[in-house]
Amino acid sequence: MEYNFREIEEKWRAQWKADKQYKVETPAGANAKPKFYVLDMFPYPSGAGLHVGHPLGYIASDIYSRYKRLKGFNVLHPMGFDSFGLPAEQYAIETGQHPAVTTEKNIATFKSQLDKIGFCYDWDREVRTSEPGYYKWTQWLFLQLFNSYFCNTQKKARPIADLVKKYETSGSKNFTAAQWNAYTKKEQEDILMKRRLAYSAYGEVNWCEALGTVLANDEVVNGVSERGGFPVVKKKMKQWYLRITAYADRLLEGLEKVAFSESMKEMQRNWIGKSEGAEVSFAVKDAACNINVYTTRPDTIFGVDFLVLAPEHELVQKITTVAQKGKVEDYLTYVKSRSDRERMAEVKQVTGCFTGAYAVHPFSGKPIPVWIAEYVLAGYGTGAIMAVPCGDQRDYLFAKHFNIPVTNIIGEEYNGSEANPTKDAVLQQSDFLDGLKMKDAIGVAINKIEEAGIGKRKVNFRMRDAGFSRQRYWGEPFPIVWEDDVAIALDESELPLTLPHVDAYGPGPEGEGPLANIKDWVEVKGRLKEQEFVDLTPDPSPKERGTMQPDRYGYMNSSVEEWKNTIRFAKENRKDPTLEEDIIWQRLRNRQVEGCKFRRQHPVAGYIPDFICLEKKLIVEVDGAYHNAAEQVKFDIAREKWLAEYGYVMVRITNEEINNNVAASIEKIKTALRNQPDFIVENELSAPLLGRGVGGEVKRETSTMPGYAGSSWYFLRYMDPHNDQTFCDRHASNYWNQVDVYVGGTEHAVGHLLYSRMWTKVMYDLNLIGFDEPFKKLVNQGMIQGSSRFVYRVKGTNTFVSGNLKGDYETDELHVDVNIVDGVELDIDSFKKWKTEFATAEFILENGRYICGVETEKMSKRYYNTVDPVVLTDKYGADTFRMYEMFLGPVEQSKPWDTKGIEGVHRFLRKLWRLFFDEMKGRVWNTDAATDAELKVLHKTIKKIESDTENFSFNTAVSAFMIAVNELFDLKCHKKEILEKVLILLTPYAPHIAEELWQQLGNEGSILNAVYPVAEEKYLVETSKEYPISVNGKLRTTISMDVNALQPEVEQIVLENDIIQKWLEGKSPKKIIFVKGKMVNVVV
RNA sequence: GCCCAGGUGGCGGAAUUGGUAGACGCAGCAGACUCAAAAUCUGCCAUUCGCAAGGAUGUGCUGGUUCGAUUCCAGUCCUGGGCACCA
Repeated sequence: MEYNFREIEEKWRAQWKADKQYKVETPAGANAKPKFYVLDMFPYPSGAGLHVGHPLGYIASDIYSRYKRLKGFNVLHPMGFDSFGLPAEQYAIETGQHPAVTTEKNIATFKSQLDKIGFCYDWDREVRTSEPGYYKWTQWLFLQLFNSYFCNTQKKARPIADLVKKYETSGSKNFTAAQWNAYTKKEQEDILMKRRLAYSAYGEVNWCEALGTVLANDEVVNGVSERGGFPVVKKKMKQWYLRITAYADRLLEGLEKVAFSESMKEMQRNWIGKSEGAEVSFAVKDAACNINVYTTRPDTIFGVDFLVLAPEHELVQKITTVAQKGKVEDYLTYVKSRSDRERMAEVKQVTGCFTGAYAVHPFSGKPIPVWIAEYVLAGYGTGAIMAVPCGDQRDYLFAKHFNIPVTNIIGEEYNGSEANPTKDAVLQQSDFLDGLKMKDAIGVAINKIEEAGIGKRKVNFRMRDAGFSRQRYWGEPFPIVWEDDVAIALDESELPLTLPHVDAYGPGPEGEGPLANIKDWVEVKGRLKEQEFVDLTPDPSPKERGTMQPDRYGYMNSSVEEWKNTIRFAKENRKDPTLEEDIIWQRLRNRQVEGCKFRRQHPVAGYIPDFICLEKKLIVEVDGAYHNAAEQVKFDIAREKWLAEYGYVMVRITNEEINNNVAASIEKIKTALRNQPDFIVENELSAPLLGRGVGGEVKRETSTMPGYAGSSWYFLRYMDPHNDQTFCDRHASNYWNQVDVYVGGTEHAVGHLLYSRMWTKVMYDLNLIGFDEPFKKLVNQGMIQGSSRFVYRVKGTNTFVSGNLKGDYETDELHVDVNIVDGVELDIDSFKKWKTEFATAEFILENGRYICGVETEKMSKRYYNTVDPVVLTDKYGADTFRMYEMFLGPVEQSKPWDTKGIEGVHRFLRKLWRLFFDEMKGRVWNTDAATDAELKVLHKTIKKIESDTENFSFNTAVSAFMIAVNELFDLKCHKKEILEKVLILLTPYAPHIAEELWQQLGNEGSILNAVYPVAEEKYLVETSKEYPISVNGKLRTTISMDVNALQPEVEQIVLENDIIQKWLEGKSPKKIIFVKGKMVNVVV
């Protein structure tokens, strides 16, 4: 019986699927199994599909998940897609294909590739950020951020309504309650906007006039656009931001309680960049203004030789002298053309411009020139610095470049040719700080500054608020409308605000996103004018309304209050359907009829119909007996007429009809649907926006959210992926709680990880979830690099010379597809077929073979060095592939891919198979009792595999499996008692072969649910130890001694040894170092 | 420029807290089985001197600490990842 991996793997994958082995349930009761949540970083489904680099982390997390399952945990290990993003949109711009279409296709490819590797995902829990059912909740969470502020006393997020209440009753530092109440709506909103956690403000973007669009940093190369090479300038534009800076301190503190690598924490700390220092005010000579600078080194205040403002600083225009005006303008134009990336890359080039103005030193009164320079950024600190050239290298270079005299305040510590940033020097020429060590002077200086009233102690953060809008199409639309420049949130009931269809993906007229081009969408439709209000106040439903005021529950609404009531009714109705309504709903939901989407109790045009299909403008009403009452008939007629004005058709079905014949009722709906034309743009038809805001023009926000919107909270959605009542049920989030192990690359160290940590903290503050750190432990995964192969074409010919002979010719180096190279040997036939130009190629061989050149590069299609995992799973099977990926090296390290080595792992699995079955003899396994030697091998292996798996040291675990199989082979051990335990250990790594052999051994039930074996120390006891013996630290021999031997005994044995005698050359040892169980070193 | 990580045979890598450097696998070489191939098995395989026994050198480089350093410290070079020139 052979190891037929193709048959085995296919069989078990089908079986596991049929048995729903990967189905994950959230237990309802309290006596549930302990949970374990393993998550991979959200993949973006790129068009190129998976290459062997991608699954590295997925395999690692899959092994860990399966291991935890064997250890008795209820494991959640989901997968889904971060499916909004720029590449799909770029592709749409190039090809005209809708991103939704290409994304769908890409995901299908990804999933089919993933499935061949045998992951234990519960695909029923898959989420995709670009689906309305998902982004409804991204929008909803955005609204929570929008409707919250950071309370500085409680250090947490609170509803903005609380702040409003406070302003209304007791005002604030800047205004009284009376003043607040007298402000216009717009004035109030402007004040609130400065506190909201999601807020809108002006920010600078990379603007490319020629393309009429905003560009990302990496689309700008050398100050021009990557596409087309057009000039790019800075432009102010209204943007959305998340107030992540409010959480800076808590993000820092939170690092203490998570298991991230120290380097990862360090990166986050550096990014947040908390610094303590002082803000100092410098008066400007001949101008009625002050320049505030932020400094971490107030001790150097007497070494200030000039001030530097960021070119964008608001005082620049005010203080520039007439004489310098021209130069400053020129410099500002230059700075505007510089991208952030460029400013970063070219540090050696010093640029700047004198403003002509002088500031006054607050202590010495000395005049200090004020410059502007691009090395000072507007967004950090106060956007102005005091330059101390003798202590700061950048300031020093600036001073030298512009010939500004340098004041030395640290005496001999400054050598005149470079700055010395020490804190240990003793200060000189520093007035009241003279003679103090700089470190100690910091506090003294701050106190003096505060005393003199010229500044104050200040904590600063390097981190800035996170830009949250993109002038793009393929992202979540903001649930925001603008009314006279005031941002108004949509109501929860209006979510999701779906992304409308567009025909072109070009930018809007002012560089806004493509959505700005859809006039019908931007200009919100259906807004009712006052004269259209109709006064009909019938009872909305036959049900009791309890505490509601009878005069307020009209179907027709005109005020915010009444609108909210409508929404409330709708929700209530939805929760509590009549029997007949429910029968119909079960037949209509999920597009069962004519593929049309129905909603129930969904407000439209001021009413709450029982069921509505927006795309067909069809309403279905289920009528109870009360509809026969004269009053009600009058109302029904009026309502029908009103809705008809909006193009709605109504189908009425009585309870009786439904109870007699459901099918006939559905048929009635079907017929009505067929008679209606399609109305495609759903948003236009959804509930009208009624009388909110300030009463002006209403326009939708046209930018969309960035990639990290959907990925900041996705780990919660997996816990409860289909819930349409809330983003994640509290019971589910309480049970699954934090992600226990999060696997992903370091490239997300500061972006995604900080954002999702912030969102989690906000959700925690608002009591939406019960924990404030999303990821308990982080495992970083390295990248797999490509190993490129080259062929050498003799210049001007179609002849290729083998790698080692290329020195004799003048050649061109060409990338060749690694898939047609075996190791380094080119498959010449495949090469000829690869490209038509090579069909007639000639070859100069060495020893009859063509040897390719090798280089390690990024794995990318353009280098022809990508390897499709499916090619390998087809050839060797998923089990081999999984183990080989792990065998390559530590997960967290980057390493080049080399397909060649996979043979070794495949051989190992075949060898394992031969412990059970022989090609000739058939079954060789038996039920004999195991020997001590065999038990030792087994228990040594259990111990090693368990600890390696716990530590994510999968490469050494694979080695340990190989060693175990080799040793069992040497022992000729074919015993079930031993082998079945090894199979359980192997299950996380190679589940298919483990399951097959498990069944062959006659075991009941799937091995996926087996119990992990326990290593017993009694089998591992050693009696003797081969000690290495060194003389003067150099190994000279080894001697086998009893493990319990003590120093005197050991010394005697060692000194009697011939080899050691020889090396002692008759001298007596000075000292003998003996470490029990380790080594012996004789010092002469 | 700043932050983080990593440099060990021909290759991927191993080495518990400082204690036998090179486990395991690939590639290579030699051999067994075979008409042959595949598959499988056995042996060798850091460099260097030596017939051998054995010796010397060796974990990017230069130093240091230590009886002993791939491991700890200082400096330096190179490679990869990230970035918002962060005062």
